[in-house]
Amino acid sequence: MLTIGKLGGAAGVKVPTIRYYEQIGLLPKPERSAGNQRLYGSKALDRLAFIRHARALGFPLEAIRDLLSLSDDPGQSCAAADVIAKQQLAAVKGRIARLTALRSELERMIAQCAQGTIADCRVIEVLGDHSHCTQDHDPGREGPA
Amino acid sequence: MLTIGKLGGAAGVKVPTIRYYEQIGLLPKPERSAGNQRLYGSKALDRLAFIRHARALGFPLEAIRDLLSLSDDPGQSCAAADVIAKQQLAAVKGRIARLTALRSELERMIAQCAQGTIADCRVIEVLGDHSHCTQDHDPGREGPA
DNA sequence: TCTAATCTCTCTAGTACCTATAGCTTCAAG
DNA sequence: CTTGAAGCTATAGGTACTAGAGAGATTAGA
Repeated sequence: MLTIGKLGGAAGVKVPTIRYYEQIGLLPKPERSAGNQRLYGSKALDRLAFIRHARALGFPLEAIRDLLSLSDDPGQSCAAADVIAKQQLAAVKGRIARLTALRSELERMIAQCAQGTIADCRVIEVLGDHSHCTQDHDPGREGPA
Repeated sequence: MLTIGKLGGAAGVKVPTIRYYEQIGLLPKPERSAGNQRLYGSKALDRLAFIRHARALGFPLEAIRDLLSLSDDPGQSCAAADVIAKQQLAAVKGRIARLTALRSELERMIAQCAQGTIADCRVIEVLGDHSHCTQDHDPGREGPA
């Protein structure tokens, strides 16, 4: 049996994150020791590793919740899992496309900077006037850096 | 003078977002009409357009705050703005690299799916076992889809 | 002029996915 | 037996908004 710290170490997930996953119902409530500490078996480790890997591939927690319930049901068709994975792939492709457009716009902007004063700074000017841009690098939220 | 709705329409920013920007001090508090409604001039429109454009290029609000205070000070050196833009470019490049790795991993995973049952589903299996992966598509938070 | 539709106001809470803090208890090693 | 690490709960914070409630303001048309 693993304590939460060992489990986290084995799966590469931080301890508060494990407690968070339990809180939102992604991990089942584990046994407790006499002193009220969580104790995990190897099934919990598998499940957590699955979650971590899916997160590393960018799947949102809700998609992971669905994938987990599919994997709990081995007789079911694979199609649903396939759909989720394809949605994720599409999301990733979309983000790459947007970021690539941003990258070229930023590169253009920076290349034009003559290192003078703000008054004739291209960076500031380009930001202030969208018509300087070649592309419609517009919509869609970008995640944090 | 523009009402908040007109301003939002002109700049392409939603009304609650404008109020939010005011709340966090990114936009100055505007005049009010007799009926307590916000009234904006063209300077506010410029500033809001600047913010929107910088957001579209993925700059975080804190970076935009810095860029705005630079642009309020036209005699200053352009170097600081250049640094901020280069940081943003580096962040964008990093995200593209990570997403590109994710994309190939997802493509590989999906290509292997034989559309059988969950029991032999490659998607589920690959997620459950990182050793199936070629790359270390690991770290770094990804933003929402 | 009245009314109905639209806009605006403030305030609070919720989204995604954790991370950090505070103040406490339990456990393992020396 | 003591000390320090690891565990516990609960709450708040971060990013950049978005949604909703309930009330007041403004405008267009009849």
